[in-house]
Amino acid sequence: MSGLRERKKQQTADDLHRIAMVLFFERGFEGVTAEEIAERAEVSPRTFYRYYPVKAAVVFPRHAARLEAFADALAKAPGETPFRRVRDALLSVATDYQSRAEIEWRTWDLVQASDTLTAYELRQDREWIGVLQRALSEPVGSQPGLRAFEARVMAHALIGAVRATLGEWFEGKGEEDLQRMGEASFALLEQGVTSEERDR
Amino acid sequence: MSGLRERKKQQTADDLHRIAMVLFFERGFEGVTAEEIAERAEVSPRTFYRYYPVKAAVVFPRHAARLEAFADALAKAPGETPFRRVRDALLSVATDYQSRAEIEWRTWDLVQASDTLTAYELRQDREWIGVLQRALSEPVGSQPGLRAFEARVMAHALIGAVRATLGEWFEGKGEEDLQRMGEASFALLEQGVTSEERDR
DNA sequence: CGCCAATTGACAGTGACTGTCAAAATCGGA
DNA sequence: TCCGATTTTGACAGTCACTGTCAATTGGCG
Repeated sequence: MSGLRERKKQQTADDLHRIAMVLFFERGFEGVTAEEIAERAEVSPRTFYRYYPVKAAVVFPRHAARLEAFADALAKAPGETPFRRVRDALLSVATDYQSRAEIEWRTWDLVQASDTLTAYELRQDREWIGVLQRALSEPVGSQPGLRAFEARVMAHALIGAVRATLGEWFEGKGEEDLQRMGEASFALLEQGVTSEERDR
Repeated sequence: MSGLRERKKQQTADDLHRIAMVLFFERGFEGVTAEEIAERAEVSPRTFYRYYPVKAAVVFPRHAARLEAFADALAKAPGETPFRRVRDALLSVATDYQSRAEIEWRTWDLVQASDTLTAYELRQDREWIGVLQRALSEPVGSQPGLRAFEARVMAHALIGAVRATLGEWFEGKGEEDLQRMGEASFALLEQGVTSEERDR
C-alpha cells in the first residue's frame, strides 16, 4: 500500500507544491515559470506536469481532499432537510479553512492577483456544484429531495454564497468567525431575501 | 465620431468574431488557431490580439454591451425592493438571449466543451457580480439597500441562479420559456428554500 | 539476483501571447 | 488638395505553458 514508490511520489508532489508556493508568494503566479519550480525541486519540467496537469493546479493540492471531506461530512450529518444537511456539511469543511487561516488568506491574495488562478479556481467550483446538486436532490429521512431544477439553482447559489463568504472573511484577514459568517449567508438562502429586507 | 477609421475597426472586429465562430463550430475552440482566424480575416495575427486580448474573448463580443443593457434596465426598473429591481433588470436581459436562442445555444455547447472558454466565461461573471452587488446595496424608494455582506452573498447567489437557469434552458435546447424559468429561480432566492421544501 | 511495471528525463514541437519598430492608412487643417 | 500629426497595422523575434514520444532508470517482487 505505502511502499517506497508511493511515499516518494507523495514527497515529490509535496515538494513541488511547497516550493511553488514560496516562489509564488515572492513573485506572483506569473512571475515564476514551471521550469523554475521543477528545477528547484530537482525534477524535470516534464515531471512537474505529470504531477500537476496545469501550472495552476500546484496551488490547490487540497481540492480533491476537501470534496471527499464534504462527502464524508454529508454522510454523517443528520439533517432535518436536504438543505440543512448540505449546509452543515459545508460548515464542517469551513473548519479546515479556519485551521489554516494564514496560508489560506495569502493564497486568496495570490489568486485574486492572477487571472489564470481565478479562472482555475472558478472551474474547480463547478465540481462542487455537481456534488451539491446531487446532495440536494437526495431525500433526507421523510423529507423529499429538491426537484432537479431547484437543486441546480440552489447548488449554484450555495457555491456563490460560499465564495462570497470566503471573500468577506479573507478581506477581514480571517479575524471574524468563518462559521458564523457561513451560517449567516446560508440563512439568507434558506429564508430568502424577503425576510432579510423586512427585518431591519 | 464615426469616421472611416471607426467603421473599419468595427468591421474588423465583427469579421474576426464571425469567422472565428464559423471555424469554432466546425472544429471546436482548441481546433482553431488564432493565426488561422487572422489569416481568413486578412489581418496579421498580431492584429487579432489587438482586437481581442485573448483568443477566448472573440467568442463573447456582447459581454460589455449586456452589462450596459443591464445598467439601463436597472435605471428604468421601478422595483418595490432592491432585489426585485435587480431581478427585473436581469429578466430583461434574458430577452436578448431568447431573441438569439440558436446561436446562444450553440455557443453554450462550444463553451461547455472547452476548459479555456468555461474559465473565461466564469471570469466574466465576476464583473456581473460586482454590478449586482452595487445595485443590491442601493436603496430603492423607501426601501433601504441590502447590507454589504448580504448584497455580496446575494449577488453571487443571483449569478449562480442565472447560470443554473441558462444551463437548464440550453440543455432543453431553448424550447422552454427562459423568462418563466428565470422567475422561478429568482423566486427561490427571494423566498428561500424553506418555502420550497414545505410546498410540495 | 533478475525480470516486470511504473516513473522519469531528454528532446522536439505547437500554439498563445507580448514587445518593438518601421510602414501604411486616416485625419485634420492650411 | 496636399502635408504633417496621429492612429493602426504588419513583420519579426522571443517567452512560456503544455504535449507526444521514447529510451533510461528505479522500485516491487519472486
